[in-house]
Amino acid sequence: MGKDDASDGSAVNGLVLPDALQNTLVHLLTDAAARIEKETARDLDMLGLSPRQLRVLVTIVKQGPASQRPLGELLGIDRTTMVGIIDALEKLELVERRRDPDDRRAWLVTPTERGESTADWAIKMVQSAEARALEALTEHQRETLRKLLLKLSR
Amino acid sequence: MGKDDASDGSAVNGLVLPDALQNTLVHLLTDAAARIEKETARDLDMLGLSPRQLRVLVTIVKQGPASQRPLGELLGIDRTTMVGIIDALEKLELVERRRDPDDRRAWLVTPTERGESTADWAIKMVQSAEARALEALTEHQRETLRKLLLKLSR
DNA sequence: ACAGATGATCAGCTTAGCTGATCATCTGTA
DNA sequence: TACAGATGATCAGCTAAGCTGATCATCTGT
Repeated sequence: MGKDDASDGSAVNGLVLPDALQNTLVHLLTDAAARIEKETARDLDMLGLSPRQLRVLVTIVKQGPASQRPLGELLGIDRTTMVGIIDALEKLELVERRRDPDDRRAWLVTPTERGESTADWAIKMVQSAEARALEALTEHQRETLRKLLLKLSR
Repeated sequence: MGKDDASDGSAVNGLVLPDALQNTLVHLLTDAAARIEKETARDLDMLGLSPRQLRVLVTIVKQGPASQRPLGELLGIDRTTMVGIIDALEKLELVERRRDPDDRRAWLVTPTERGESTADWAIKMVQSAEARALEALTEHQRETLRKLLLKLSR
């Protein structure tokens, strides 16, 4: 293989992504993630949810009601940003703000029934989007990929 | 193992990322990418470069001078955004705008000597940041990871 | 009982990126 | 050769996302 040559795919006007970029782990990782996100974009759009909003919804569906600040800390979302996210989820009737009986400053963000079924649906949707994005790999390779990434994240 | 239980690490206020999020490929991929980017952040900051600006610089250093629009198309950067990126690189004396002798509308964005050495330095910097971020894996596992991701990106 | 911490919210700032307009120049067609 | 339409670069101004700092209510420890 040549150094930085134009052997493959995405050439624009004779320009090609140099190996020094194309072969970085960062690039490969973000590129793969972007592919998967693209697969889920249409469905999320249909739900009227951003990936972030979905993450919040799934978390309270799976972990139970929580107040906004710990939720934000867990998911890396600023406290002030969280306000708008919960507003949006509430408007879609996926969650409700209930007063925390033990702390009257706090809200317990609680999933509605619709919120629960939406979360379950979305989880399956994401899984099948991932499966589509990973078609190039065998089942065994997918497992390997997952294991390696999991090992990294500890 | 329990369903979505609090067996491991990053618990915040009793809350844990549910498996349904933590085990998605998207999450693992973006998380790994974020780790690496964090490793490079300080150095990039010292250079006064954003990841994006560095990508532009590396591309013209490795691929030779190019005009802004094709460069943008290659890297997924809007034509109007590219103006500011080149402005910034020019101010740092890493690139120069030279008139394209064959098309007097266009600039040939050309690396300076400092631009070339900066790009080379940055490439090594990114590689060592990646190495650090991948310490948890053996050399063989890193190669496997890279191969799997490369296969995905075709 | 009170000082200081904490949860939620809001106004307003910053930033990244984009749309649409403008000007210069190029290219294909007649 | 002339001219219509395409293309490169740039700018002003818009939008959306996220954050800072302030405010208010409430909690907690002493």
